[in-house]
Amino acid sequence: MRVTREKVLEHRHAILDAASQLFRERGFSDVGVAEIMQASGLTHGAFYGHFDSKADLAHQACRNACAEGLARMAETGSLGAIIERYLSPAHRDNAAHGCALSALSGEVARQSPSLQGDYAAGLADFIGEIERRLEEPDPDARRREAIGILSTMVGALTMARAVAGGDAELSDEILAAARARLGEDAAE
Amino acid sequence: MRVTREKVLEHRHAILDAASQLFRERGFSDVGVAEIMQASGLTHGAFYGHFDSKADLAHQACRNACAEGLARMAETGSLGAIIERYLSPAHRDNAAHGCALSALSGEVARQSPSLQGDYAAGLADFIGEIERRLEEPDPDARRREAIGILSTMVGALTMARAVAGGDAELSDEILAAARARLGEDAAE
DNA sequence: TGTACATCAGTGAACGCGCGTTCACTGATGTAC
DNA sequence: TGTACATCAGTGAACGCGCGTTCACTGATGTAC
Repeated sequence: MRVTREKVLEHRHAILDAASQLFRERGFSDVGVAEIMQASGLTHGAFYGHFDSKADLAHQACRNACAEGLARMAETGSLGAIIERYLSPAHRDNAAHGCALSALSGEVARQSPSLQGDYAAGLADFIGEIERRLEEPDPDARRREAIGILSTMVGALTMARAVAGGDAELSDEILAAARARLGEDAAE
Repeated sequence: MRVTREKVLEHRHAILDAASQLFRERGFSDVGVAEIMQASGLTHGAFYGHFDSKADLAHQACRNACAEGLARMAETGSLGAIIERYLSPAHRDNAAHGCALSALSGEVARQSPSLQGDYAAGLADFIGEIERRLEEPDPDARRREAIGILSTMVGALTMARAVAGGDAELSDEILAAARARLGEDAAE
């Protein structure tokens, strides 16, 4: 059943959004094409009219999720506010709508170079966004500081998520410790 | 063909070691039982004589890999030396024999609670090992500092691995920036 | 504007494939005498 | 110590299942007149 051109675009966006969320929540290899299509309100057969392959979708979903996270970060004011939100229990418990850098980090290393390139570009944008909020005058030192801050944010969130089901107290403690540590940077 | 009791133990260790390495290198879901058994020099059918299921193996391999990493850390002297090795390109490029906390972090969140418990225990041990090397007198502040340092280590290594195939220069830069940032803590 | 037809997005059955897991069988090991 | 037999670790074919992907078909859309 043919649909309007408008609907085609809507469907494409629905697939991309569903994939972007499911991939962040459960990873590339644990989410199937059929499940993504069902979440999009379509049947699996329609998938290949929109994307070349699952890898192609992963590639585009990664870009999508990175851009979304960057926009959210850009509209948040201070570095302190960014850190507080990033390292909140709410963000830990909602990977589907959270930062792609953390959610996909582990798996990206095993994906195609083009996807790794997208991830790297997204990561560079994040670094830039943090840098812009630092007062360190030396550009090299400022960039190093931004990378260090992002490393702490991603590491803490990833570990907090990993132990959330096994030791909830430790999970909260990791977030709190990282917030405390980064408070110094944010208060510059 | 029955084998000696000694051989049985050898085989069990071979499976556990192969799994521990392959899981760290490629993750739980991208490595199959057949591949692990082949790497162990056995056929897939023998697997269930040693382990209840793939999940059971994952659980034990995680413990194994965590303990191995902890031992390596314990025998390394200063915090500075630990950090230098952890954030080296060599460690980034050899996940199979590297730290399980980084290699498995992304996937652990989606595994069984018992595996998450093991991971949490391993993580707690790592935190303790770092804490022991800090000079901060206040116990709470010392623990927070240790968690912050570990977060930075894990985050930087994970991101460096994620972009290694897409932007090698950025990958090196991330490791260098994290080393520089943690140098202050290590020089305490 | 209305009609006739070509286009093509979506459907759902089917494909080959590799997965985790099971099982009848083999033959060397361990044990009882 | 030597023999006879029970045990059981490992083998490899087979299982059902879900995966990514393909394709003949459907029927509403878009277009040409």
